[in-house]
Order: sequence, then structure tokens, then C-alpha cells
Amino acid sequence: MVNTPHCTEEKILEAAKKIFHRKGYDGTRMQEIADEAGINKALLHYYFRTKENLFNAVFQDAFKDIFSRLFLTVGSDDPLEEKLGKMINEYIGFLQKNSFIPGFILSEINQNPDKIIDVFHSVPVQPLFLYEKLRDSMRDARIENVDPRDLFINVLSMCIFPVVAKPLLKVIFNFSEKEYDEFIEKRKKELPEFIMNAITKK
Amino acid sequence: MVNTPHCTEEKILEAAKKIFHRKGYDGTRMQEIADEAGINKALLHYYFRTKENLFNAVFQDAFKDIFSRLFLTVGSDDPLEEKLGKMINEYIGFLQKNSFIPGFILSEINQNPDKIIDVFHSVPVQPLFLYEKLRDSMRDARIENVDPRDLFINVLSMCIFPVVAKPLLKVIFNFSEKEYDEFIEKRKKELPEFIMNAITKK
DNA sequence: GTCTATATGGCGATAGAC
DNA sequence: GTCTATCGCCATATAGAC
Repeated sequence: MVNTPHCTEEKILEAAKKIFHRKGYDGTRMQEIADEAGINKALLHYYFRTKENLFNAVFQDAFKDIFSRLFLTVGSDDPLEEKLGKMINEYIGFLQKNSFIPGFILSEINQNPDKIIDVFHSVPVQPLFLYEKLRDSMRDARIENVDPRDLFINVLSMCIFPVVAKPLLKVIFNFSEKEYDEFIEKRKKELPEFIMNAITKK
Repeated sequence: MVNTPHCTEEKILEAAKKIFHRKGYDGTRMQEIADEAGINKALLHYYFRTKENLFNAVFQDAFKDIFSRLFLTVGSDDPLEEKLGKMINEYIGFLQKNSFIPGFILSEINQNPDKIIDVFHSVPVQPLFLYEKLRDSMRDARIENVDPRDLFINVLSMCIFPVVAKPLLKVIFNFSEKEYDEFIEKRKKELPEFIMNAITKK
């Protein structure tokens, strides 16, 4: 199992991620994964037995990536303003580098909502924990007019949506690839102020 | 072509929407659409010839629905605050009633970005027009510290994301179906204030 | 562990009767 | 226009040699 320099199982998993993330479960062919990994189709079944097994491994990894990264930023003990700044900067940066993951997860979850609960067991973070950490730092900052859950959702929305809807927004605003990326860079700087403005009283 | 009370072509299109919206192009079987429409599989091909033709009809309708509704709210001549209020209330309401459409569009567009340009020709609204209407009402309201494109994206994010990510957010916050809907109702009331706060100076 | 060859089932699409 | 029957292909999965 660990006798090739870059062990085969890992090569398969990397290839599977690349294809599944872009095309989803139904759109992915085992043959395409095999080609991408530079091996034979039969080997996929040798290592993972079924397409569904392989998919589950990929999905679980994606879920873990997205959530543990969120945890690193929102779960910190920084005061609110810093926390939001970190979350927006680092999280958007992470999403840009893995731009297919959020759409992949959202799409697959809509088709199989029951899978979430299973998968959450594999993430070392309790989902409510994130919310509680945010609530605490809002209390410390004396922000009382906004429900922490709303703030959590709003920030997440504004981080994730521009990544998921990128192809659409590019067309709407007539952006080239480069222009869109620059636009997102500018957003990273301005979003924290936008949000702090929204939640602090005049 | 128009000899049955509820003409067959329309029955097919309705059934196709129901299935395609939930399962996407690759996840949909022609047989399932036929069952849903209460007719035979061969009839689908009689009316639409190929799966892709039928899908394109469904996709185009979904795109038109989403955009013309957005146009009705953002494209109005109301002052900024009213415009935002309308947009948030009516648009979220529409999305709730058609909760599979946004995820459907986002997902399919990521897999076939070129299709957007074709489809935009079928929408009677120029995409940039929406942005320009928003920019004008921001100028009238003397809002100068926020890029209209950012505001547009932020509002859209906060309207659409909670619908697309509903299954995930339900688990994170431990909401029942009813609780989640009530939570969204509360959001409708508070979001306009959140946004107005964000863009007006102290 | 890795390959070639093949089994098995399902899906889109068509032919042809009514 | 609507049906039944069927073709042809392709995808997952397995058998078996090396």
C-alpha cells in the first residue's frame, strides 16, 4: 500500500478531487479519473471498490478543508474586528485557491442533505462552536443590535457567493479573469469596514 | 400541438423543471421526467428531440425568472432605501418559493460557463443596466464610500446564499424546517437596516 | 499491485404500430 | 400524437493473467 514513491492511493485521490470538484458526482466518469491519475480504471476499483466510496472520501476531505479553515479564523480568541479581518482575508484567499470546493459542496449537499450529518462527525469541530465564539467576541465588543447568527451568515455569504457565482458576475460586470481577481482583492480590503459599519451604532 | 386541455408540451416542461432543478443535467433521467409528466418516454423526444434541447428550455426559463424578478426590484426608480427594502423582501420571497433555481443555475453555470452569454440574449435586460440603476440611486442618496458593484454583490450574496446553503445552515444552527423559515422571515426585516448602516457614514 | 478483457445494466434515442 | 419494443452505446464493476 505504501511502496510507490507517490503512493497510488494518494494519486487517485488527488485526481478524483480534481474531477469531482468540477463535475460533481453524476458528471464524473471513473475513466476520466483514471486518465487524470495516469493509471488504469480497474485500479480505482481495487483501491476504493465503488465510485460512491471514492466520492465519499473526496467529499469528506472537501468538507473538512472548508470547515477547519473556517475554524482557524472564526474560532480564534481575537477581538471582533481582527477576527472579521482575518476571516475575510484568509478565508477568501483560501476559497480563491480552491474555488471549486464551495460550489461542489453546496451542490452535492442539496442533492443529498442527509449526508451532512454523517460528514460532520468527521470534522473535529462542532458547528455550533463557531457561532458561540463569534457571539462571545460580539458581546466583548458590545455589539447588541445584531443576531450573531445573522452576522455569521452575512459574512459567510459575502465571502463564498462571489466565488461560487464568479462566472456569472464576470459576465454581468464585463470583467476579464484578471479584472475579476483584482476586484476581489479590493473587496478583501473593504469588506471588513463594510461589516463593522453595519453592526456598530451611529 | 394545442389540442389537449393542459397541452402536453407544457406538462413536459413543468415536469422537466421539477427534476432538472433538483438533480441537474447529469443527475436527471429522461424516464423520470416522463413519469413525473405521466406520459411515455418517447413523447419527450417527439417534442424536444434531445435531452439537451429540453434542458436548454428549462435553463433558459430559470435564468429568465431569476433575472426578470431581480430587474423588477433593482431596476425600479425608487430611492435607494426603498429599493433595497423591496429587493430584499420580494426577491428573497421569490427565491424561497423557487428554492432550487439559484443552486441549479450556479451549479450548471460553473460546468458550462460559455452558456451564460447565449442565455443572456434571451433575457430582455442588459446585465449592466441593473448595476447602473443601483449606481444612480446611490448617487442620489449621496452614498460615495461604497462601490455600487460591491453593494450589488453584497446584497445579492446575502439574499441568495442563505437559500442555496439552507441544508447546511439548518444543521449548523440546529434549525427545524419551520425554525429556519422563521429565521429567514426575521432576516427580511433586519437586512435592509444592516445594509443601510453599512453604507451610510457615521 | 497493475494490467487487459469482458460482463452487466442502464440510458438516450429511434422505429414502427395504432 | 401517443404508445411498445428495441437498438446501440457507454459506464460501473469484475475476472483473471501477469
